[in-house]
Amino acid sequence: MATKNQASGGVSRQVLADHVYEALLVALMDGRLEAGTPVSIDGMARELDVSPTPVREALARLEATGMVRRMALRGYRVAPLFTPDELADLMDARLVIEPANAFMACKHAGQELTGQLEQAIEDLKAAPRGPSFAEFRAYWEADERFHRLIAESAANQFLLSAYNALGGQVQRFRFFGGLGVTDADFAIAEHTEILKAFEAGDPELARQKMIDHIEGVKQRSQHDSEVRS
Amino acid sequence: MATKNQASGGVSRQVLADHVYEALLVALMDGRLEAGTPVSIDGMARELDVSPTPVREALARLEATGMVRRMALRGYRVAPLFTPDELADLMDARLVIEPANAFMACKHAGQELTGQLEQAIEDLKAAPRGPSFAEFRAYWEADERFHRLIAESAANQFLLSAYNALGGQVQRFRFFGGLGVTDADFAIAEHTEILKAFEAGDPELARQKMIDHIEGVKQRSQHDSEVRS
DNA sequence: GTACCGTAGATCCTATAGGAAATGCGATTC
DNA sequence: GAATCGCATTTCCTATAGGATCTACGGTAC
Repeated sequence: MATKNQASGGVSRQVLADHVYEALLVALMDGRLEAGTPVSIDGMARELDVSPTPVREALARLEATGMVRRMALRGYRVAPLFTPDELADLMDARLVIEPANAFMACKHAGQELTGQLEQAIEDLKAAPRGPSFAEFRAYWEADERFHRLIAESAANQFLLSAYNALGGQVQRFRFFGGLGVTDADFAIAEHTEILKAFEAGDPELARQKMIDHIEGVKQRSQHDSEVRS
Repeated sequence: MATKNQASGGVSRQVLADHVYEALLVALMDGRLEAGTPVSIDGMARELDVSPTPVREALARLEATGMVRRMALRGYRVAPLFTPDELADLMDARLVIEPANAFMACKHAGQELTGQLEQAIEDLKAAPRGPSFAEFRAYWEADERFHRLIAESAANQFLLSAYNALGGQVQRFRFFGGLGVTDADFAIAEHTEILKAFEAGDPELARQKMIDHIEGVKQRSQHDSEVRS
């Protein structure tokens, strides 16, 4: 496996646990680690050519994201995929948090933010839409960036933590990874509406447009769930 | 199968990292570990008479709660106390999440839940109100239980995760730990209002009463902040 | 044929040891 | 008197080894 020692700064010494964490995350996102698969500490250590200790630390951190689950004395397993009901619950939770984020972010919004949001939308338009993980990843990254920019611009560390706690954002990636992009045109249009509200400096409108967007995602994801099953 | 050496009853082998985690949590809550204090892995291992490995794992988990912070290659430190502004942000975040929890929980509410909520209020009334940690802890426990019951009864794992992400609930304990209980009478009255809404089966009212409660907590906490400073 | 038991393998958990980096302190030099 | 260099100590990070536990498989008895 190609070594990524080129991290800037010339810091020769890096924390191995961080590399392991990244490697596991990529493996989870790429679907190499399927839902329910046990993640052996020793086995992963052999595979990544490190000792079990950093693997243990990386898994302890991953557990907080919900990507893996730990059973005492029985090791770790990849968390199961979402059921359609859980997906609906995730959208309900997003409906609680993200409109509030949009409202607050809009109050602090400036040129810089709207520019970055616009860039995220452009990237969304440019992203390929095929079903392969590599293709989907670019799309997902632009989508995630749009929402994260808003969450961060709300300037409230606790709301940001709450947003991050919806680790399902990543799970969602896994869910649709094999399905491809099905709602790109809708998402682009809805994101644009949100951006307009930001440019107009209308927090209440931004909140409403975010609600509209997530409601749309919810409905479309439920439809996709039926297709999948 | 006579042998049930697996879970609860078995004293045989508990995971050491869990004990370390608990010990650190108690030390943080009791104020033995003050804000900003570095938490040495080796030192803590010596103090608890274990090897550094389980300490490392416990700290990795604690980091996700926000109680400690990790700086790569420089170890862990106890997270700083909240400033009044941060406390206000925490209350704003609670205002986003907890009213929604109350609304949803009320829709599923039954005899069992209202009984447990009532018990939590009774415990709140009975709790001592002195400034010592031991006294305050009982009060805090009953208060936290009330809110957590509602969060869990919302029956949405993502909203529960978001609630948990406001680890500030614990930080809040630390903040007021040295100050004692100043708003017990208000809190009891407001909790009772919420309970009434649950008993009436009125989700919208429950939402509103939760808003009122947290708004009250926010105002009173800001007043306390001024006293402290 | 079914159920129970013992052994073997794999895995997890903990402890100890060693290498590397950062911090603190003191001596030297300008 | 102030800044810089060098050394020693502390601390963190990783690797390896050993003890304990759980699972799987095969054999035996009913």
